Amino acid sequence: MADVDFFIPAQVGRASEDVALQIEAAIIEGKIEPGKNLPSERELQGLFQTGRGVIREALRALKQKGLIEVRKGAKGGAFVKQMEVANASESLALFLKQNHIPPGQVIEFRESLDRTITTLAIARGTEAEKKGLLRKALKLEELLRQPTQDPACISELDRELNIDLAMMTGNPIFEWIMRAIQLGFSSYDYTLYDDPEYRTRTATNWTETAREILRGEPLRALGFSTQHYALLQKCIEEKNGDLLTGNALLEMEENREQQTAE
Amino acid sequence: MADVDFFIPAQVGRASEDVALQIEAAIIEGKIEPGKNLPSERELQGLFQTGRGVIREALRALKQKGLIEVRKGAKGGAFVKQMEVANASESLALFLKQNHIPPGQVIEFRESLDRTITTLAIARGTEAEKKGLLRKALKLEELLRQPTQDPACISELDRELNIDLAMMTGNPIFEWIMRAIQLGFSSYDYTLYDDPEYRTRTATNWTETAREILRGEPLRALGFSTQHYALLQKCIEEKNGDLLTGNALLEMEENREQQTAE
DNA sequence: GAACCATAATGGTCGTACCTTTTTTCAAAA
DNA sequence: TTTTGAAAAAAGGTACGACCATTATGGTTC
Repeated sequence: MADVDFFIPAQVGRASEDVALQIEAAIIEGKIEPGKNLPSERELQGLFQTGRGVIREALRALKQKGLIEVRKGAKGGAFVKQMEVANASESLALFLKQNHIPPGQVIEFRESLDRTITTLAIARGTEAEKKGLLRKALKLEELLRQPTQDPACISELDRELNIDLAMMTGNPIFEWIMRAIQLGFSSYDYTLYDDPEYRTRTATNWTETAREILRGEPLRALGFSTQHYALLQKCIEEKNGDLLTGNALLEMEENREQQTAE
Repeated sequence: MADVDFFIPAQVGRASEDVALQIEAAIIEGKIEPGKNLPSERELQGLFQTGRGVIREALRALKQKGLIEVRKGAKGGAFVKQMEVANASESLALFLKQNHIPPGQVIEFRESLDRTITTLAIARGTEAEKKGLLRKALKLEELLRQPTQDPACISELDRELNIDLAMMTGNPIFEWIMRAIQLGFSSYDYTLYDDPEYRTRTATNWTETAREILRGEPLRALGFSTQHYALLQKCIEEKNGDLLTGNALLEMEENREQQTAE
């Protein structure tokens, strides 16, 4: 167990938040390393001079945040977890769901992100990485030619391609964001891969993109990427036809004019 | 209070998670509308056939997720909240914080993000929003001319400008990520604002950018934005001079050649 | 009508007892 | 000596009951 001596008694009225903040700060600042565990609930109770319920509530909040993992039994306790991007994704997904964010906006974001990533990947990716990307793209096409098509496997490969590309930027932030968006978006796009046309065109687009990346042609690569997203956008619109019909577009335009006139 | 009759007693062993899941499901499915409140803790205790501590732990987790808000006193209780983007950002920010990233990479990401956001903001922001942006930028310059400069206040205004710009894209995902980045890496910025040159040039860059946005000149706006980030990059490099000296650059280049040769 | 106080509703805290799960220990059996 | 298995210990999970703090409401008094 980690030796701790930097916790101070909590104020009443919001004790559990106080406790949670102190522990969180300790974790963020690295005073407790990932893998180590906090003192037991009963010990923390003593350290914070408070009831055990307060401690438990605080730990629950931290667990929810993904900062700790709680195991029971002897040698159990609260273990500091190396945070995974999945937590952030879950939170994003929840937000997207509750606020009814249309898929089109998610796609828009993905496209913009992808353009930057592609450019950087061309500039910084090693020859080996670029070849690997092309190989994986070809494998995707290969998979699609087979009679038994497993949609889960295909979409997984698509995801991997995106991640690989993001990693080639050499900047982990792109990878994380890509992961977060994919996880958050996954609730939407399962159905997409049911469409055979979408599947095949996605694959060919990937190989074309990978080829241009290998050749070091940013503009051509971006062109294929753009095509891909345009297709994605179109498929989504067809699925829920309520979006962006001609009339809706005109209405939006009128609203804009009104706003501008103010 | 919302009438509920769809909660079933919780299983032991992980009762609080069970409870949290049931309540979360009820909220997501819209069985309880935003603004309404859940039954009181003591009533839920009865509905779920469990102890009050279990209920409280479950509510803590939901509160942490941003799904509910808890008010005390008479007519208090757990109120269903419309989830805000800020909440989702916090989660990503936490992740970014735990994985410390060199400032240069953060800046690179921010710059790429900013370019997209600026382009979209010009296309979609209303006239009023654009004027508001310019006003706020001018206010920032104004603040800097005063003798008593409050760094906290200034960096806060800078943050607001970034958020405002992100909101003008009309796509909440940009706002999500902008907030997350700012929360996650705010620690870097604080020290930057100590440098008077950086402060003033940041402000003038903002007004120039805002002006070009208002005039609808994407390329010119992006130009100022680029300048800003170049300055930022330079300041950071000066602070920790270990980055990108001439020799380091040459070394990197040699490494690249080695890798490519493999 | 305004200020004030009593009351009730509700979340927040504390303490204790007991249950369940997991690890460790240690002694009996093979 | 090794294996096995029961008991003990450590830790989280649950239940209950009491009390505190905060807030809204309604009645009382001036």
